[in-house]
Amino acid sequence: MNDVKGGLRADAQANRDRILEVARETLTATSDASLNSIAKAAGVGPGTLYRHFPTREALVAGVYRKEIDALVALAPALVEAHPPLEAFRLWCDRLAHYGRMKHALADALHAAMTAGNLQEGYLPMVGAIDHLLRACEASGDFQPGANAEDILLLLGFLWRLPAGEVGEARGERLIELIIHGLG
Amino acid sequence: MNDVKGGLRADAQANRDRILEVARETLTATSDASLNSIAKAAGVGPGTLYRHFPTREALVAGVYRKEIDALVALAPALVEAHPPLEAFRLWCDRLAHYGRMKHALADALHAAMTAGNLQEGYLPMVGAIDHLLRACEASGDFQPGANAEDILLLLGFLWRLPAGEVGEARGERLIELIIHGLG
DNA sequence: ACCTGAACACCGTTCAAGT
DNA sequence: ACCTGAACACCGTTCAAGT
Repeated sequence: MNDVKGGLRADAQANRDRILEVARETLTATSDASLNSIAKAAGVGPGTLYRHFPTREALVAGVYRKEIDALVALAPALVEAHPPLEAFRLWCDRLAHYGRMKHALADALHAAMTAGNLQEGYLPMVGAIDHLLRACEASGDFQPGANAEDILLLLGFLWRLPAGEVGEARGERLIELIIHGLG
Repeated sequence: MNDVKGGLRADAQANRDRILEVARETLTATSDASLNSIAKAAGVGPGTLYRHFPTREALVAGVYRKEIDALVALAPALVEAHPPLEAFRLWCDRLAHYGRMKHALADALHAAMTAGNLQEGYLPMVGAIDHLLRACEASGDFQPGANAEDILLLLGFLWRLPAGEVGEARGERLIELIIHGLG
């Protein structure tokens, strides 16, 4: 659905790209900007935006696609380059920091979780966490049996941190608490 | 602001009560019901609802007022009646279960937290948790230094549990994990 | 095959006019 | 002192008409 190389006509593809670009800028500034205003800013009719992204979630997911992919790909890389527990910590830090539309992403992920349908971006995310968890279990840092979906749910607090203090002491304190709980 | 015994005229008080009653029913069924529809269902003009509850948050807080108060009052009672760790567990369970408008309440609490202003209901909530934490520290179940605001933030996952499984194994698993992390 | 943009029903919010 | 309800600007969404 987010195929960049899909069979889209050239103009459609251009519109899609422009919409995503404008959406990123706009939603970063004001995470509850209206879809119509994004369409107008992108120079397309509302119907066009709606065709490409039938729902607000779909638009947010589209914007985040690359960052989510990067985050997912990062997990195995970290495990190879660092001791498992260190890898887990680093991944959590990255999760906490990337982007400023965190709230919108959190909602999208939550919707994907509660909807029960395995929406794009969610399953790989769980997979990434699972990868880290198993590494930490193998090294003996975590007790076996932890569920990746559970941990993603728990890590959701990262997006509810007051705006100013992302990555500050508070987030790290709570990540440490979760790690301690897993040990 | 939520004074029931305040200087409200009789008709105003009656309107207020009816609005809260209708809001509870409506929001329990559909947590994103429009304010106008609530006003209409309560038989008042939109302006009247707006006067009593200038914001959606205010309305949600109004509905939850009593339950929040009960939750806050429960903390010391539990500490007196049970061993501290048990009290903490029971309070978390209660937090997870009460009401079905959890999502709306979560948003209101979150708004209160991020706004930084000590909105009604939030501070007492933190106080209740603090009471439990200190008891658990005194008994040696928890290590000292845990921050009540942090723990409320972490417990926020309870409201993002998929609809069906409140109070199910998953919630308890994660509460246990937090407890273990605090130990 | 894709886009435009008017149109629809609705939203939150305000405010003159009533009692 | 409080309420009503019309009004405003806007929202998400649809769909005929265009190219």
